[in-house]
Amino acid sequence: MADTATPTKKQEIIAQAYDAFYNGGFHATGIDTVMANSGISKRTLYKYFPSKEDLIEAVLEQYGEDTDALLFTPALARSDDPRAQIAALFDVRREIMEKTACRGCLAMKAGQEYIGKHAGIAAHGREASVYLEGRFIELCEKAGLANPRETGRQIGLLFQGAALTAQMQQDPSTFDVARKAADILLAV
Amino acid sequence: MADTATPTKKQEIIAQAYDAFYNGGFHATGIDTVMANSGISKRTLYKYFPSKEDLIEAVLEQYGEDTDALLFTPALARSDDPRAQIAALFDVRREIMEKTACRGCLAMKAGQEYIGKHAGIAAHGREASVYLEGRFIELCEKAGLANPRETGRQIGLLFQGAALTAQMQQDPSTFDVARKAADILLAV
DNA sequence: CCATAGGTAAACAGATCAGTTTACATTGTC
DNA sequence: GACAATGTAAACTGATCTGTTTACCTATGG
Repeated sequence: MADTATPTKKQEIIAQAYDAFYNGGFHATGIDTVMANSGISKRTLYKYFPSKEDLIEAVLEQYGEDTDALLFTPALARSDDPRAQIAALFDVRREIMEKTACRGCLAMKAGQEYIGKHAGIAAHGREASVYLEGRFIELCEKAGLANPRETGRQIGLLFQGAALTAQMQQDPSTFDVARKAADILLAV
Repeated sequence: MADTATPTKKQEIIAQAYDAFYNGGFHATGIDTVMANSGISKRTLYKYFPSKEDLIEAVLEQYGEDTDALLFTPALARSDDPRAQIAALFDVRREIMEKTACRGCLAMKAGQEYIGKHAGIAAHGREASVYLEGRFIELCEKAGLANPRETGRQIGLLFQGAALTAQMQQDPSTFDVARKAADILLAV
């Protein structure tokens, strides 16, 4: 009846694979590991996803939706002022890291692992990067900046650098440092 | 006689592994691939490096030295002014990308792949991140900035974000965007 | 000329990988 | 109760992985 009430088997598989790949990496995590203690048999998995790469792409699409739901939507809801919304993106990103541990951006991790190997997966990394910049550019436009395209890209670089560095150094305060830099760029 | 004249077999192995891991990733690249068309037998390889992880650590140490020789040394040589040196780091990084193709930071790539799996390798990623920030902080101190520690970290985030984004989007001009942002942060 | 050191080449072991197949259990429907 | 759909469980294939071992080659030095 309801069509989003109970999770589809397909969604269940994606959710399990999501965690497994996030924690273990893509190449390093086998299909067997994805299924371990998850109540999903290999036959069912391959029914929905003909190959590991297909599964990875589905996971990355889910990740994109999650990023909207967990990062952009809550951050933009915190204020109506685009400058404050930009700052909120750094804050929410920090909170996500503090809640869900060390992990960086899954799509870019995938992009790095599959660059030159699997076009579809690598494209997800590129698109995630472009999408993030686009959101910042959009906010810079709303803020009425002189050069929203450049400033938006710059803030995007800060954000991506912060996500990577925070993960490497296991230090969520990195996002605060980045937010202050974004404030300076917005003030010019 | 000379002790750096002819490359040691050990150095030869590292150089071959360096390229193989850079192009293929760590988990995805097998020992067999490292040796393919390289004139190095498996027996010799395992004589010098008892495990793949040992080899990876040696490669990362070499990568650190290369980064000094190919990035920091030439960039710092371009000027005596610390602000200009910071700008030069972005320029040289762009030139490196244009010369040697798409590749991002090997140490952080390794850190991402081995986080929670191999402490020694993961530590190289963390150290590379900290080292980079340290170099920028040092230059910010020389430039007489009010808060060199914070500004140095911020510029480090820009640099790391630019390296990742430039790789993802295959766009070397990303480093120019980052350099302009660094200029703004330095002018405050 | 021979011994030793250091190398290549390649077979091999055991684990694990992606993906297929066979067999069986469960469930809802007619 | 029969049937079809959907699932689990697990054996299996063939490739590939890390790492070991056996056998042979080649240079150098006494």
